[in-house]
Parts: sequence; C-alpha cells; structure tokens
Amino acid sequence: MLDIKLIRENIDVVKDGLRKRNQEINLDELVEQDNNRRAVIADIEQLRLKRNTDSEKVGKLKREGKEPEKDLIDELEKLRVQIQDKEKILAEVETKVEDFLLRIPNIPDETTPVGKSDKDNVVVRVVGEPPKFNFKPKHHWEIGEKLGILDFERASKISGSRFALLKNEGCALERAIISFFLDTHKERGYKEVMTPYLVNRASMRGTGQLPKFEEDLFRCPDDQLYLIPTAEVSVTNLHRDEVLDDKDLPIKYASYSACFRREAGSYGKDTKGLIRNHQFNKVELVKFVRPEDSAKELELLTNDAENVLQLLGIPYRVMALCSGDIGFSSTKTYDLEAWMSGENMYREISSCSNFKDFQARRMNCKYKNAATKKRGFVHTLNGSGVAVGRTFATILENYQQEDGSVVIPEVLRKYTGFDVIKVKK
RNA sequence: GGAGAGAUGGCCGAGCGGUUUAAGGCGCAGUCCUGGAAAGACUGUUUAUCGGAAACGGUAACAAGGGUUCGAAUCCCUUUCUCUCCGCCA
Repeated sequence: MLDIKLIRENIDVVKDGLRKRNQEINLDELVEQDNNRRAVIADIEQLRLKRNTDSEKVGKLKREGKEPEKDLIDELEKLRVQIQDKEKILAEVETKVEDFLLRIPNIPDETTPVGKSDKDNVVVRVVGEPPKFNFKPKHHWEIGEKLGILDFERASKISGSRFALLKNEGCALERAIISFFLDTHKERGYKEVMTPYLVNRASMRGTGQLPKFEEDLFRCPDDQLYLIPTAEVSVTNLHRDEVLDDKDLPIKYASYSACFRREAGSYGKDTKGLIRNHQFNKVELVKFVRPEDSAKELELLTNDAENVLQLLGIPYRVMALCSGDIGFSSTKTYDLEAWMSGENMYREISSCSNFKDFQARRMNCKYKNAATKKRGFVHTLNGSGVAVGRTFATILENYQQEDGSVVIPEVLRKYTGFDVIKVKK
C-alpha cells in the first residue's frame, strides 16, 4: 500500500511511477475521496468535543446530587444522533479510500528498467555454460517417466491436470533438494521456519495478494482460509502488527513450503511437466531490513539464491525485470532463469524482490529506530531460494545421460544416498 | 461438537457506568545523591490521526465489531483468540 500522504504531496511522482507500469489509475479521484474523508473527520471531532464537555457537566451535576436541565439533555441527545450519522458516513468513506489504496500497485524503483513487457527485461549477468550433448536432450517429463520417478498420468487421475506425482528415487531427490537448500541458506544466516499453508484474509492482504488477486488463489470459503501461493505470505506475516527491535535487523528467514496456485489465465501454457503446477514445493527467503539497507539487501538476497544454483552446477542468468513486468507489490525484481537443456532455453526458477515499505504498511510492521527513537515501517524483501520442482526438472534435463539415466549433482549425494538414477531393466 | 473461564499500557496487575488524566508494581530513561557503583529520592516513560514552525492542543484506541446511555475499560449482543473439562477423531 502506498502512503496516502505521499500521494497527496507528490502526486506527480506517483503518477509517473504508475505510468511506467502501464497502469491507468485516477489518483485525482482518490485525493478527492480523501479530502472528503478528512472533512468528515473534522466534523465528527468537533461534535465529539462538544459532547464530551457537556457530558462532563452532566456528570458533575449528578455527582453533586443535582438534576441537569432538560435543554442540556435534549441537546446531547441530538448530538448523539448527529455523531452516529456522521460515523456511518465516515465508515463508508474510509472503506472506499482504503479499498482504493489497496488496489494501487507499488511504484518502481529508479533503477528498475522502464519497459512494457517481459521482452524489455534486461540481462544482468550470465553464469555457467549450458552443457553440451552428443545426443538430443529430452524434456524432464520424458526422462522422469522413463525412470519411474514421475507419474503425471496418475497424478491427473487423483487430482487433475497440473499436478505431479513423485515416486521412488524422485521422492528422495525432491527431499534432498529441499534439505540442501535449507542447510545452505542456514549457513548464510537465515533462520528456518515452517509455517501454516492455510492463512486468513488479513495475511493475504498483508503481502498484496488480496483484494486484487482473489481468483489466483485456492480458497476454503467455509473457513475463510486461503492456500498460500508461496511461503512469502505466511513468513512475511509473521511480523504483522509488530514493532521490531532495531538491533534485531536484518531478520532473515528461510522456509520450505508447498505452494498452491490456480494458474487462472495460463490455460495451455506449460501444461506438461513440473514447470507450472497447481501444487509445488519451494524454499523461500524472506528479509525484514532497515529502509536504508534494502537496496543492498536485494543484491545479497539474489546472491544467496544464485549460490544454490552455482553449487548445483546449474547454468543460469540474472534478469532485471522491467517496470511493466514486475509484480504488483514490488519496486524492483531480479529473476533467476535456469538453463533447461530439454527445452533449450532459460526458465524462471527464482524471483527476488524489494517491496520497500509497501507490504510493511499493509501489515503494520514497524521497527523502532535506535538512533532517532522514532518508529518507521521496515522494508521487506523475498526471493525463491529456489523453486524445488523446477530445480528437479533442470537437474533431470542438464544431468541426463544418453542411456536415460540421470547423474545426481555432487552436493546432493549426501542427501540422496545415491549418485545416479538408473533406468530400470 | 458440548460446558465453563478469560483477553486491560513494554511486562505483571487493579478498576466493573461519570474526579481514569487507566491505580499500584516491575522494567526503561533522565536528574540528585556517590570517589565510582548499588541502594535511595525525584521526574519522565503508548500509539494513530488532525491543527500548529514549535510549544502545545483536539479526537480516537482497555482483543475485534455492533448496541444501550447525555456519558462505556465497566452493561448487552456477535465474532476471534487463549485456557480448563467432557465428547469424537488421529
């Protein structure tokens, strides 16, 4: 959520930021609504002031054993009704302004490249070389089914399309990837948390999924709960409505979770394999930092995500997303794209973003500045560290052998207990 | 699912229609005292928002929302959460 004061005082800056996102939002209408809100508040406060002083008079008289005059009581009765009416109006106006604010995206950072679509994203660096094959590399779903570690047919029998079923060494490999990610991030100062997968509306609003992206979420309406699309939601909301201690910052969390996405609007895209499933595993990195540190912390967070790809020997590139392609809550995002030999292209495997105070304001998450003794909103960041199913897929595609077997990357072997997945005879 | 108890400031805890400006304590900060410290004394110590250059002042907040009342932390209703007991289930 943007600060209404920022919008009032620097409306051109905000308009400019939204223009870079190709967003048409009538901010003048919002300011008009907010003016109205302020006028109603001023009215109510005047009325309450009068009520408070006159009621005090009544109380004083009663304590002295005297009866207050009827005129005074009548006047107060009238005030009560007036205040009640105005309060109803205020509630409506406030809801209107808040709902408006909750649907405005964050404004892009100055360093975010300006552009319209993913075609305008900028390659920041390319790390590692795609492996060379003297045969035609297969897609991961072909490899996995042949090895008996992936079974999409039965997954769709059980649940439908866009679900995966892991079997045999596939299960061990998935668990190995998760453990490897968590252990590696913990060595770099992240604290591990395991959080609920079902969260309430307030949490979804806090990180920005609601109210605008309801149709992207799996819902349990009977219980007013939502399945998390990423651990970002539950981990970031750990500190909703809290005031953090300056000396504890930055706070860094690593969290494994299953993630659930309806993928509404992506019909026909990536229908095969592990790339775009309704349910998938992910290790997420989340940071709470001082505002002055967030730019630097985004670079470090991205490096931490890159680190696991480097250790796995997966070639990747870092993309700076352009203003038209960054997410609703983000000011700046780096995507890590892993090389997929079967598809002969780079695919997103991590997305690292700096939200600045956008989520913190929605969540009311503050910190007390030790030097100034003032409270302010923290900055939040997060990034995948990294997507587990997609890592599984890149390993199959990049480490496949001509005979159909898959070699396990060195760093995973102590977790899997085997160093190759062989084709069953 | 049933029955009951509860939710008050950073923390503990009183208050159960109007001098609450939320007692008292702990903690924290400052001043005095001291060679230094402890102890002691005194002073201060929430947040949001509006007005104001500031000092300061208004308004709101005692889990959340609604109601009763001239006036609600206090009475009534609903919801959420915590705890205890019973039942059911793993």
